[in-house]
Amino acid sequence: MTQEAVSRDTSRGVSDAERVTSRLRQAIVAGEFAPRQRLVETDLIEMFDASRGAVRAALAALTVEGLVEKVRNRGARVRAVDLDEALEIVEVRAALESLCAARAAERIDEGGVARLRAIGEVMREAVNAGDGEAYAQANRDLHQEVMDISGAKVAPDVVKRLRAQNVRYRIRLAMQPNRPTTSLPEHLEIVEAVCAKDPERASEAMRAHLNSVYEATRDYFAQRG
Amino acid sequence: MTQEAVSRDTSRGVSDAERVTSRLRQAIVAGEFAPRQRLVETDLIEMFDASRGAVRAALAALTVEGLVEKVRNRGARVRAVDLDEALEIVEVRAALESLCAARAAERIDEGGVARLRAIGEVMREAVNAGDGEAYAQANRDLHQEVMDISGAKVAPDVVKRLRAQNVRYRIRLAMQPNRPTTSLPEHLEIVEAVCAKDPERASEAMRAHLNSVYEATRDYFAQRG
DNA sequence: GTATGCATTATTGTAAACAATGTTGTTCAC
DNA sequence: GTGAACAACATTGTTTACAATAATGCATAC
Repeated sequence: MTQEAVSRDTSRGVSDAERVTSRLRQAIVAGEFAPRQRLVETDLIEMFDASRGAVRAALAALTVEGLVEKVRNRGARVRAVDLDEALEIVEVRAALESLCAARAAERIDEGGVARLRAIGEVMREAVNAGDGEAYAQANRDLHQEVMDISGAKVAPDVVKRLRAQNVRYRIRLAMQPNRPTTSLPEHLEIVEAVCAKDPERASEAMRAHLNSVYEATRDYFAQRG
Repeated sequence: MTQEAVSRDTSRGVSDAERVTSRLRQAIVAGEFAPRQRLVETDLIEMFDASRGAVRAALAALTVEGLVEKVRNRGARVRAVDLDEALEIVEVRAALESLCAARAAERIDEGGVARLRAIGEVMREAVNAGDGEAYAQANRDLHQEVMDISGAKVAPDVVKRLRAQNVRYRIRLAMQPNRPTTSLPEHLEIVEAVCAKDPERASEAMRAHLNSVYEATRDYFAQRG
């Protein structure tokens, strides 16, 4: 095991537990495990070639993060987020990301302006080309870049954790063919407002965008679940 | 161990790991462990009469919660929150609790009005009697009750975790002798705004109160650390 | 007197065995 | 044929022992 470990990706200075936590988190967020799917320790041991201790530590960590739920003596499973909670998450994101957008508008420098405008350009092109995957990636980049520029730590951390929790709703929403018709102008307004160094406008643009996400999520999933 | 466990407080249906997590969290928040104090597993095993596995699970959970930090092969210690982060936490609380206050104003019923007004009364009396401890408790009760009435889950969870992280700043701030002169009217306005079922006013009252907490925290700790 | 290398110790990381619990399937009585 | 008791199995919870790592103190060379 020790020799084998040396040959593994990130075994340098990273414990097995952290490695398993990271990979399991990624697998859940990527949708490789369905909601409510059981996470049997033995299976995970084989899957990640790790010890039981590492697997248990990972499950404990992801339970605190809200990605996994455990029932005593019955094991762990992928936590299913229902529509009500998904909508609450969007509300919280609206409150926190609008705050970060305002801070970003106050602090942005030339490099930040260039990066944001570049993301905006990628979005335009992705929509023109009908490339949903590229648009989704640029969407992630935009939200992340705004939070990076804000210089904050606490709010982005919270947002990151919450985004992981309802990744499923976001993905399925983003797959809607004409969703960009609504969201592209909102995204571009966020870019312009932050680059204009107008905190009030930036905050409002971000809030408006996430309100739109809220409504689209609610309307789309109301029946279908 | 098994026989002994039966005689323990909450051993019914609660794993050792959960018990240790809960008690260690409480001890840290209560200030029984100083910031940056080392948390040696052996010591915690004796202190809580638990297995090493339980102690390790507890440390892992509290690390994710942000109360503990771990360094590989060097152990765990109580995480120290610096002033910048404490102020960020107050900002995030302002964003989330004002949201909850608005929701509470929309949803409150007669029972909620009675409970909020009762807390307001306790606050008035505590200030009159100069009872700082009673006032601090009522403060906690008020913020909690507003979040309970809001019916939300996500935002209150986040706030709870963040409040635990900078308990030290809150406590020392609350000990300021004439702090209630500023905060009591703010608290009473929150009560009245929520009871008046005015979401906009409630949101603004909560935001104003936490802005005041922000400024008081910044000014008081700016030099002293 | 200081610095460097080595041995010792303290502490955490990992693995494996054991115990307790819940689940499932089967048998037997009615 | 149905329901209850029971037994076999699967899975997690707990404990113990062992390995790896970093900190500490000491001896020795310069």
